[in-house]
Amino acid sequence: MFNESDYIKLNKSFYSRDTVTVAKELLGKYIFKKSGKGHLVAKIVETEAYLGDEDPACHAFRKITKRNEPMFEDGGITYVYFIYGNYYCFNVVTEKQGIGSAVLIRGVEPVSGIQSMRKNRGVIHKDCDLTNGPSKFCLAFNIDKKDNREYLTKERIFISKPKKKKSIIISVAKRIGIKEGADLPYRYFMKDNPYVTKHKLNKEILTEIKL
DNA sequence: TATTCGATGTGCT
DNA sequence: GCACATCGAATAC
Repeated sequence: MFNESDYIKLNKSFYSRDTVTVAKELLGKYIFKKSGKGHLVAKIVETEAYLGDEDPACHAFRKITKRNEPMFEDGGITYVYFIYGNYYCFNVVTEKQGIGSAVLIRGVEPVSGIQSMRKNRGVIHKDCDLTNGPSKFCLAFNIDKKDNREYLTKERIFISKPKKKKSIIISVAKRIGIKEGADLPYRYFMKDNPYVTKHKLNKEILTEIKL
């Protein structure tokens, strides 16, 4: 049974660190979204790192614009952007102010409020297709541009860690859906978790890390 | 089971 | 004008 008191909210110092470290350590953490209707909770199982001006796939690779501006803020806020005319992607901003970097949440495992997530998603064939993709997660959690530039240290959207620490195995692979920087090993997911994106790149696991 | 393709609209060149 | 950190239906095998 899910109980919020078994979890501790991550603070700003967690996010204001090296992006690759944050991307790995976000796995196994729990993302909360609170609204009048109730709480949505899910375990993060897949992430991607986007590394500022050294990473050609990163929205903040070239320069600061109106869209990517949140990425340049101090870590601990959200960066939500609109993509392919239909969808949103949710990122957690990392590093210190001035470095345009973030972690994309690619896959989560529903924990609480699952009926609301189903309703938000519409037609679903299988349970594990509910949130195994960055825009599927946004649909299930009703995340859109109103959730851009939100403080993860506040009460509306935040991420917590379980009081009981669990050891996990992380698989490292290439990122999905990009052209530039496609060979960089910046995608991380929990080994053998069914809520990770289904993709042929999952067969090309580069390394495994125990965390 | 694997691969292709259309929908959709915003931001950037 | 075109590319895009996607999804899901349609098509091919």
